[in-house]
Formats: sequence, structure tokens, C-alpha cells
Amino acid sequence: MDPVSAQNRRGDTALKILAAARDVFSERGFAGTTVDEIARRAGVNKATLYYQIGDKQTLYAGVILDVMGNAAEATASDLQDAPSPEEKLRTYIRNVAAAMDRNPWMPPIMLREMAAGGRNFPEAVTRGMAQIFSILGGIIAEGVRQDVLVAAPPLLVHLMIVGAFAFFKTSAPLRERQAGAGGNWLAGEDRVSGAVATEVERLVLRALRKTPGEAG
Amino acid sequence: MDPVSAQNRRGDTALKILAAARDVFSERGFAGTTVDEIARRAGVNKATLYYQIGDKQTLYAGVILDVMGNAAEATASDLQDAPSPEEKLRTYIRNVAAAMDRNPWMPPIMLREMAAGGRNFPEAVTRGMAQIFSILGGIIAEGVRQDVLVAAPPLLVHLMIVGAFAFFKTSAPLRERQAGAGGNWLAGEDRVSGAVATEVERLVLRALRKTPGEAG
DNA sequence: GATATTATACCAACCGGTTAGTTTAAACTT
DNA sequence: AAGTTTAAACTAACCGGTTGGTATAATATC
Repeated sequence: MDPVSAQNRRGDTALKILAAARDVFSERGFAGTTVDEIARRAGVNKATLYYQIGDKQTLYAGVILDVMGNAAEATASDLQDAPSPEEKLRTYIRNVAAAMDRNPWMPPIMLREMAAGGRNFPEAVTRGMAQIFSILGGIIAEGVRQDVLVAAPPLLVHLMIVGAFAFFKTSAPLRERQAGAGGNWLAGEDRVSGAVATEVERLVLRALRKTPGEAG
Repeated sequence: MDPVSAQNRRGDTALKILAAARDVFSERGFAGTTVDEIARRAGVNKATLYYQIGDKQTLYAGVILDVMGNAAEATASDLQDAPSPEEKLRTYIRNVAAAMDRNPWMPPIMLREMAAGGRNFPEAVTRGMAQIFSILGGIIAEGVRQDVLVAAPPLLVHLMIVGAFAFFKTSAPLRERQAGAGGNWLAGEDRVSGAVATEVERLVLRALRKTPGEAG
């Protein structure tokens, strides 16, 4: 085989392992995952896994960074294209939704890591979170200056948005199970970009938009 | 010892075990928890644990039911005392917040179970959830009829509320860690009843309240 | 150009420690 | 006497990590 293909094949193995690890960790969490299962799904011997990447902890750290590391950039993208604070807020929400649809491993991993107090988040991830709040805070502040939004703590606004999306995504099996038993469980919906994001947009904008005649 | 005390002490052992299990499971999740650790924390021999309750799975089911089983009643309490749909909504939100403060095991266990797709929830728990949405749906519908609220899917509204509270509670260590690095992380806050609930109330009511002159 | 050497990638089998769960015999309680 | 608890040992299975070794191809040596 020529050098280029050889090069490709080398990288492929590590990527296959990381992809399998991402799958299994997001399904079962760190403690519930066995290294053997990851190796099995990657179609690779366990020793190869250790040769290519390292121990379980290292593998997990790689997955966390891969899954949670781009949150800030994803959330901030297209933001400056939006003309008004309202439009920026809409874009922000749509970006969060799109990130979760594009990256379905994020919600379960995020939920489990939050359950653990976020103690396993590498510094790059927490820095990204801080950036996100800072961006949202900027949007709200700009809206307040322009007299179109009311003040609100960005942390809570963000938690409401992310909480709704993350819970919605992970509740898909639950909603499916309950679909027959009455109530509008929005069964069959697994994406949040679309109807769900539109509704969250509407609610958040109603919450933050300054109504005409409202005191400054 | 008299019969009553005897009765008490017998029940006490099982309760001690369940309390320890609740602690450990909520800290480490199902897979991350060892039965020996539960027995150790309960101050009880492992054989006693198996004698009193049963295997790890049974123990976990008991904890889930204990921690998540009263959500519906807790959320619905005091609701009929509220005069208006707006007040009912406020009570609803305050009750969710109070339930999480009173029951600090709920957020981590809920997050982890949602991460697992809610597949371990006993039927009583999912029934309770359905009841909650039905209650919230009733409040909103009443508000719409009285022309004071706008329509919104109760599922999403609930997920926003619960998501914000649950994330806020579990993020306490993270917020503590980030407190020095700038940004308003609301560090030092571990309760959601109070300032956090008040803010969420405000946001949700802004989102759902029909503004004067708004089309029906 | 044939032969050794090295580097890289991979694997089957194994090892040591952990964990869920059981058993037994004795003690304590009512 | 019946029910409850304990200490301690034990097992079978599991799991993270390692070892010893193979295959391949590129590089160096003669």
C-alpha cells in the first residue's frame, strides 16, 4: 500500500476507537462502560486501543473534549450576522439546538457530567461555557441598551434553553413509551432544530422582549 | 425494649440502608456504586443489606421510587389555593424549586436517568410525570380561556423550568470553581427556592402572560 | 540486490484486583 | 422460639490493564 493510504489507515484506527468510545460512553456513562465493549465496537483488539490512545480515563477525556469542546464556537457562529439583539437571541437558540442535533452524544454526556457536578470537565470546556454566558450576556446587555430587551441573568436563561433541549432529546424513548397513554408527549420528535427550537425561541423572546410602554 | 421501639428499630435498618443507597447512588450513579460502599455508609453488614432489601437492582429501584415518586403530589400541592392561573403557575414553579431543595438527591438522579433515556423509571414515576404535564396543561388552558395566558406546549414549559433548576443545582461545584474567573456565576447559591425561583417565575410568566392588546 | 534492523500496528491470552452475591456459624432481641 | 444482625470467608464473573509475540513495511548494511 502506498504511503498516503498507510497514513490514512493509521489515523483511521484511532478515529474508529474514539468514535466507538463516544458511542458507548454516551450510552452507558463512564462507570457503565467497559473498555472491552469499546474495543469490540471499534473492531479492534483491546491492546490496540491501549496502544493507540491510552487508558480508559484518557479515552474518556478525549471524548469529552470532542463532544463538549466546540460548544462556544458553535453557539457563537453566525451571531454577528444578525442585525438586532432579538435576531441574535434567535440565532443563539437555533445554534444550541443545531449543535445538539448535529452532535447527539452531547445531551447524555452533558447530563451525566452535570450530575457529577461537572468535575470531569477539562478546563477548555469550562472556559467555553464561560464564553457562552459572556456572549449571551452581551446580547442581553445590547438589547437593554437599545431598549428592546429586559435584563435577565444569562446563566439562568442559558440553563432554561439548554435544559429544555437536552431533556427533550434524551426523553425521546420515554416520550415514545408514553405516546399511547394520552397527553401531548410530542412523540416521534427526536430533533430539536425545527418545531421545538421555534417554540423555545418564541417563549424566550416573549420572556426577554421589552413590551411597548414597559418601564425601562 | 417495647414492641413499638422494636418495630421502629426493625424499620430503621431498612431505612438506614435506603438512605445510604440514596446518597451513594445520587453521588456516583448505578454503575459507579458498590454495594459494599452502601453497606459501609449504612453502618450495616452486607448480608443484612441483602437480608433486608435484596440485590443492587432492587435497592436502586427503591431509591428511584423514593426520590422521584412524589414529584406529582409535590408539584400539585397548594395549587388549588391559588386564585388565578398566573398565581397557579407561580405556585407550580415554586413547588418544583422547593421539591429540589427538599430532595437534593433528585437532580443528579434525574439527570442520570434522563441520560439513560428514562428507561429505568418505574411506571409510577412516568405516570407522575404525565400527571404533572396534565396539571400544567390545565393551568395554561385555564389561562387561555380567561384570556390571561397564551398557549404553549406544557412539556416544553416544564422542561425549561426543571432543566434550569436541575442544572443550577448540580452546577454548584462548577460555579464555585469558576467564581474567580469573572462573569456572574451566582456562586455560593445552592438553593433554588428564593432568588433563582423568583427569576425563573418572572421569565416564565413574561413568556406566558398575554400582554394587554395582544391578539387572542 | 540480498540481508539485517527498526518502527509501527496489531492481537490472543493472560493477570491481578474488584464486585455482586452467598453461605455459615454465632450472637443478640423480643 | 422466631426474627434480626454480624463477622468472615468464599465464589464466580467481570474488568482494567499488561505481556509476549506476530505481521508488515521502510531503512540501513553488506
